[in-house]
Amino acid sequence: MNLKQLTSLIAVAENNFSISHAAEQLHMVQSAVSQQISRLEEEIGTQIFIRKGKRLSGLSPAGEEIVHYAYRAIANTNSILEIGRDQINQVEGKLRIGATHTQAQYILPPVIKAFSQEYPNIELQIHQGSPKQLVNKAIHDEVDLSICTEALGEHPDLVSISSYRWNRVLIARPDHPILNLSLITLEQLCKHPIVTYVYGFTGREVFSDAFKQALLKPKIVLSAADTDVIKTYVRNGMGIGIIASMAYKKQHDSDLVFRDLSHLFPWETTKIAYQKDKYLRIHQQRFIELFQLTVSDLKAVSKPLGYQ
Amino acid sequence: MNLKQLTSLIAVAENNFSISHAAEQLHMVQSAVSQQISRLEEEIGTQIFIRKGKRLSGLSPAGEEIVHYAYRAIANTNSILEIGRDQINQVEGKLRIGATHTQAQYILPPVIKAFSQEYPNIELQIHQGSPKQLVNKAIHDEVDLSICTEALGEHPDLVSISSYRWNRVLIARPDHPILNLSLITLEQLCKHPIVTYVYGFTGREVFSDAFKQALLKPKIVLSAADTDVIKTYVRNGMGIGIIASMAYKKQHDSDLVFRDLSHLFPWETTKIAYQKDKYLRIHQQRFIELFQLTVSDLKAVSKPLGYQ
DNA sequence: TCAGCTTACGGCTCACGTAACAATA
DNA sequence: TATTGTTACGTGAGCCGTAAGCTGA
Repeated sequence: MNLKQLTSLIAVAENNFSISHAAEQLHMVQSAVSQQISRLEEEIGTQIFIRKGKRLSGLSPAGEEIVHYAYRAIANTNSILEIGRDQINQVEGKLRIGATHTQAQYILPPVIKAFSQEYPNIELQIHQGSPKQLVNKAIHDEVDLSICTEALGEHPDLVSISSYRWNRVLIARPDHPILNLSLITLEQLCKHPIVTYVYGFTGREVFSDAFKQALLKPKIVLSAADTDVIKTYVRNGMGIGIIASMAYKKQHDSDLVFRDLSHLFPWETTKIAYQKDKYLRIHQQRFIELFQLTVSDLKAVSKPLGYQ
Repeated sequence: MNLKQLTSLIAVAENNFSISHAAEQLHMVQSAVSQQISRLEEEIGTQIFIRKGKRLSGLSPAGEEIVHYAYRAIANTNSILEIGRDQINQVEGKLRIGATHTQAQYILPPVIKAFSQEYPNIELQIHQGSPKQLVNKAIHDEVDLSICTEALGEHPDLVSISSYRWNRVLIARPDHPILNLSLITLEQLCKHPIVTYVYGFTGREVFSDAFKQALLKPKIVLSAADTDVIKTYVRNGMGIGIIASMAYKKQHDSDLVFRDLSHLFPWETTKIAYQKDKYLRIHQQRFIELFQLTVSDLKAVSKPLGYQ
């Protein structure tokens, strides 16, 4: 067995079981990839792929497991190369961050600024996606770090670090009647049309569960992955908005009034995660440090946590 | 980079940094291994080994980390091969168990018997060692599974499964005065010479801590790694013995009297552990099952636990 | 008939082994 | 001087690419 066989295997698995596409991605010809797969299957003594005629159509049960170990083997060899790069050159390289829109827009800017001042020659990439996509990106080494609230921390192939806690705030136009209440309750919230996040993003599951447990049904008139979209529709009078506390920015959102809702919903924890077999280069470790330092300044609306 | 370079690296690291010995182990000539290392260091761009003149004398700091990832990469590729073997042949193979003397002598026999009836063609090996050695054997894939009470469960590169709980019993010659007591206390134990386990084995640390916390100092006249040695010296009248409960066997130890001491010491948990990146073949998984089933029959003296 | 995988074959790279050399205890 | 590691070089295995063959949609 050798590493090229494993990278070929992964490429084919990632390209819908198309050897041609995998070959293209690897800058090789079809036949070479085909041979790698054949040799690998011959050595292992089992079919990794399910074939319909000559065409590949999926992974066999054993193949699924094999791909898993192949990913990890490759991750480990990549780690070795990264160690080398860390020794030679401590200031060049790249940093690929996976983040949801909320993180990228409301949390990352000061971190990124501090980081790029410290490492001006490091190429920074922000990859956006849903929490589930971010987990996959981290596992498949499409990003170095993923930052979000959901889905991380559960996957066995990721190391996750708790970063900061947050809860929700209500935003509304200044003339909205709900702002006259001295105490906002879940029942009160149900009386108004609500704009908030879609399922899968920024604590939506926990949000909806809180109503369900109280046997209430909120009127969600619109949901979006993106806090900015929510704000826009609140401004347009579609209803009240319920967003993550860190997404309300006084200087830009002064036309909207906010109210803390942390007495109504469980606290959420945002985490940073990376692949278990991954060696983090010095600047990547430093980014995590800077992130933790920066979010610890958000005390007003959230509590920072230490490493798990 | 390729896998042969990594196996060469590991072989050199495991052979006291001797390229010649590593080459011998790998059935290659010195120069070939030397070249592998050179090429690897060239690609990584760093010295992995510390050299005194031409001779290798140790690992550089980066080298230490590299070796760690190399082990894991190799473990993952081995796992892939094992998956293949599982597919082809479900009844042949081998099973290498690491265990302390106590486990091998008092717990394993019925498990081994059941296992070898089920898989008569599987070669069974029992590797004995201290808990620390067993951890290393598991990490370096010298055994498939390690079974003991100490040291497992802490190491980040091992998966550990809790198996059964046990405590200690006192053994003494029938004429020993301590047997006249209705309740044995730590103070009473301190009045007599004691024979028990050495540090590092079978709960000795926890045993000694119990006395220390009570500000007592037991008279340990002899300590051994091996319950049989302890019994021999108790029989010879050197003192009372304090051993693990599962090591007292009525049929063979009828010349000694035992007393339960579980009111005096914390309970211990024996665990099974294996390397994280290791794929366990079907028969190896089955061995764990058989082990768990067998120890759950030890209820009289211990409580079985589920998977962690 | 086309898209996609496999097989056959030639060329080239690269790794192993032999052997000479260098250096350390 | 014996042991151990490096360097030089020839040979052979193995991998890539070209090209032809095969197979199902």
